[in-house]
Amino acid sequence: MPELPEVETYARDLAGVLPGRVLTGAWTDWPNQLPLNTPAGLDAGVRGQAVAAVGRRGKHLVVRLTRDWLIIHLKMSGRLQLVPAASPPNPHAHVVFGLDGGDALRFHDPRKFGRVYLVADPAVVLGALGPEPLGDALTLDRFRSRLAGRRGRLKPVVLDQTFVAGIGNIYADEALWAARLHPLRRADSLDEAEVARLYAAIRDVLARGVAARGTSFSTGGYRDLTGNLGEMQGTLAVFRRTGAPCPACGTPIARLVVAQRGTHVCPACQPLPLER
DNA sequence: AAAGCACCCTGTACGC
DNA sequence: TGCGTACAGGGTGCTT
Repeated sequence: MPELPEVETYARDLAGVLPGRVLTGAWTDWPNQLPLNTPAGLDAGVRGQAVAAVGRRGKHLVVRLTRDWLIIHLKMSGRLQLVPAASPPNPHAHVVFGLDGGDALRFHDPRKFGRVYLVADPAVVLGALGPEPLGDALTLDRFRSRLAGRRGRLKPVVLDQTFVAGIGNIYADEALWAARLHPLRRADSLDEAEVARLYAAIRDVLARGVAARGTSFSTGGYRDLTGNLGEMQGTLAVFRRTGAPCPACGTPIARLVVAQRGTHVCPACQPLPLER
């Protein structure tokens, strides 16, 4: 579930409390969530290492330890929870890190799609990611040149983590609506103004998501470290608003499937011109 | 290159 | 209430 804004919220909150803390070990009951480590290797590997810094790259939470890097991807149903070690057990916490001082960092993930990596070189996990959409390095010029080489449909390109890192299904739909671009447009069919609109819309939507501390749907969805909801769901224009009026023109929002993902558009604001 | 599909897993919402 | 079905905020790997 978590996309860039949700992971950024975890990273900022953890950056305020984890640096300097020492990991006392790691426990897991689902080794498939550790593609590069054994449970015993993770436990022994983290033990005694202090947290040097906490950040984010794309949708990955990146924890720099004294010697290694702890990288977590929450995929569809992952959440992080910082709790006292004596808290009641959580049956969906499949990886748990102990912290000196008695707290635990829990990786709660009912669907078990999420992944935890302990690596000496973060590029092993992060090396293929595209640029950060909110970073200074992604200028309009660079965005335009990256887009120019793509012949596929717009939405799959926007979701491609090697194109730009961190955009997921919610923010893709919201950005395409804000840019007034249909998700099935060919990526190389955009004119100058449309490219500029998409660039600005991606950055604006993600920045608003971060400011809102993420998007939380009713049950089972994203919660922050201490269980609080994000605020972005109240201002979504199209995502999961099928049939509801477009905030810009009142036309009912339509749902279609693009690249096997539910996709939401305003049929009036995001027309699909004839192509090919 | 790009698109389609199976797969990794479980929980929730909704129609009947 | 119970049951069946669709759907889910992600990503990889394989085949056309």
